[in-house]
Amino acid sequence: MPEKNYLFSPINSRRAFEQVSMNIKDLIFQGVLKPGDKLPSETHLASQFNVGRQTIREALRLLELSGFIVIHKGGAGGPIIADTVINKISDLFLDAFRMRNITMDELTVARFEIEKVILNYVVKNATPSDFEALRENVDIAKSKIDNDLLATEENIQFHRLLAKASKNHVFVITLEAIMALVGDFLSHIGPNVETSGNVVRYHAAILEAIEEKDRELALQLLEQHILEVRDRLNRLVTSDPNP
Amino acid sequence: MPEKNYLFSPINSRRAFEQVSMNIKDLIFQGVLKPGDKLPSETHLASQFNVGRQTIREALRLLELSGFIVIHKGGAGGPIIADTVINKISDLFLDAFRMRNITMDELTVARFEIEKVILNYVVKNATPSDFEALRENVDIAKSKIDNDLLATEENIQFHRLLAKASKNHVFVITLEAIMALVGDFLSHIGPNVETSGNVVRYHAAILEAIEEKDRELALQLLEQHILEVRDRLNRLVTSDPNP
DNA sequence: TCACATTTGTCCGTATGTATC
DNA sequence: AGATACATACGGACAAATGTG
Repeated sequence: MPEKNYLFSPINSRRAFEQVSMNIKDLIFQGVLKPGDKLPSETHLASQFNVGRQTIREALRLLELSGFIVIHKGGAGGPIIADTVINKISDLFLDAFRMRNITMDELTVARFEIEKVILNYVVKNATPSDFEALRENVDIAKSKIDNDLLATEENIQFHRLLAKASKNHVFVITLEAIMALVGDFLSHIGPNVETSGNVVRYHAAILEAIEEKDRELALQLLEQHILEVRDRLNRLVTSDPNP
Repeated sequence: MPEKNYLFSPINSRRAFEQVSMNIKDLIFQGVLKPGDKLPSETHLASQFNVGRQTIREALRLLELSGFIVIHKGGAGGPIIADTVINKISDLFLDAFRMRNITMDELTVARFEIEKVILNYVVKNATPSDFEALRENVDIAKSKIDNDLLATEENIQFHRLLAKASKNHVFVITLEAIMALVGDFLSHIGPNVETSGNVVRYHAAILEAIEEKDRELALQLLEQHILEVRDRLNRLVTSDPNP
């Protein structure tokens, strides 16, 4: 039986799941809910907000895609407060790039310029733990190459770690999206151990230059490195009949 | 015992609404679906994908929040393909600010560095039509100021036009998201005609320097301009009582 | 190892509000 | 103004996943 719970129709034209989502988001902003905290189950949330489970689910979709919660299935599962908004921004950047049909040349130019900027801030702001992470990355990549294994994942991670060491989240987000695209292109090439090892050597040299605060050398090595990657990618693109 | 495997994510754990969302997104990337196109209604989508309406609704929530579709209620309503991903990026940027993951200083630094890079490419790549658009923008802004009107929209548009004139979509998208955020912050300050006019004068000077290919002067003016805006925004943030 | 309870994932039926024709 | 088409929302039901006893 249809029941109207209130005498006056609400001024609020916003949808119910949006209100629920905003409500929970505000609790996070206010610090009432912190990363790691467990939210009630969908059925409990439904009864507490006095809405149906479908409404709760759609609200959770928004929070999940925005990076405010992660959801685990099963017995002790449920929604858990997270703090991955920045990662979701990178995901959306990637979508925007794909939507605009970015060309390989645009991507390389942008990547080159942004990494140059990042490098300057790395020289200024990098902490010992940053160097440690970069060193570990290079070491793992080296050992993989020595065992005739590809180090593609580590090689992309190297640039992410560089961005992190710049201590600027905007750079991190931007480069994360760019490197995702680069990785996407690279996965279409058959990457071989030889070029992968070449990349690792460049990374090792760049790291060394940074540690010695030799900004000019680091920039020069980065330029050579990125241009080599561009040439490889260009050979792929030129064999692609797309306009 | 529970085996936590963080290296590989299970293939079959992808949820149905995610598959539907990805499916539609791919159609957009491939150009099969273009902005303005109308998607079938929820019930039709449900039968075409052979899933329930709830699954379709959650998929639409993802696409909506990502900026790929807008949804209209009522008779001739339904989901319509859109292209507002960039706006959603700046929305998430705002969330990241509220989570205190990104500071105003980081944003200003990133904006400054990226615009400096952009300016170099503008000097190299700008076409006469770019100069025309920039000139028109400044003229409109000037006339507004002369009539004691705010030129906020034009002043933000100026930077978008600059990015466009660099002929690199990656720069365009990145700066677009950042400027949307800057505009959002500026709207919270009481913008007055005086500062707005000051901004217009800077833009006019920058444009003149670019047209005369005076890269150094343009960069110098841009730096002064952005630092002034930063100071205004900083006064907003420091007066914000949030913890 | 084997149930068992909990929770998410999904489907269906139904009702309501709303915008268009 | 009425009919139609659509999103929005509720409730019930069952399957699948997952941790616990």
